[in-house]
Amino acid sequence: MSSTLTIGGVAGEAGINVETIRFYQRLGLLDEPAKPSGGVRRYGVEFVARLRFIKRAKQLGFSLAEVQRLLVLEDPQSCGKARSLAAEKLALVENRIADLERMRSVLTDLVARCDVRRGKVACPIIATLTN
Amino acid sequence: MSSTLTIGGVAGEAGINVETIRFYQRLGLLDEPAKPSGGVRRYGVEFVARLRFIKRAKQLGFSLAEVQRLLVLEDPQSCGKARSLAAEKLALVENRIADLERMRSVLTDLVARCDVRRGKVACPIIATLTN
DNA sequence: CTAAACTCCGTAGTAGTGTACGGAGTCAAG
DNA sequence: CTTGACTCCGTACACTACTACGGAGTTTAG
Repeated sequence: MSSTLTIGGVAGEAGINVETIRFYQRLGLLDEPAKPSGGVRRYGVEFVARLRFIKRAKQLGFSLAEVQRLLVLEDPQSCGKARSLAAEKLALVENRIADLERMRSVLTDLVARCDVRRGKVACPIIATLTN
Repeated sequence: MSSTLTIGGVAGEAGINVETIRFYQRLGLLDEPAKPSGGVRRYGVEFVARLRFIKRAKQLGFSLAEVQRLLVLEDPQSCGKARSLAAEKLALVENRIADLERMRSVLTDLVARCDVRRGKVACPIIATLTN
């Protein structure tokens, strides 16, 4: 792995703030390459990939703590462990989908009723939230 | 409106922490009844209703800032605004569901492939994440 | 009337997720 | 070899949504 990028390069590639990368390093989500004494750390492309992974996972609503657990899957000795973590995350994702679908149905309903109420009583959204 | 409840009574009725009510009051989400000099504030049942409103809105994914905007819309003329807030939130929820469904399919696939690989190469989950 | 429980109010702390700042060192182009 | 951009590192600040604490005043059950 040719480690050629500086932290700024990595940040640019991944579309993530330099400070955020340092923050993730402090959290232990990312490791820091050794620093050549009196020099600047260099990063390889796999680092960028990892950042993109974190970014995607976050967009899906995983907390940084959950992302950290996902990243443990990279440990090459533990396929079984990886499998069960993946399964666990899958269950989590499915729960989240179910939650969001409930929310969706309530919101859809609210909006629809709002569209039909014409000339009647108070706003059904407000009414629903109030009752 | 018979204002008979103390803050603790309201909290109990609504299932919300007293400190949280004070917090909401500081945010301006709820108003504080006048304090009879040298006495204790009293709250009416409409206060409980309002707290329930906040609670539901939060369950639908509205932030406190958004809830505040919703609360201003008690005026029946502003149903349109409430509708568009709800519609906006709905769109957000739907995007999120789509994202999670993509994630679900990836995870399902990973777990399935992990179950079949037996005796072959490296763990497919690790391989996929490291790509 | 007393003692426990509760209210009031300000302040402070927590967890999560970053972002900003400042001084010193380092790199890369001209 | 200078200059400007970037890195390093620690610390501080920001924002959301609470939660806790402490001391003084108030209410209420017995």
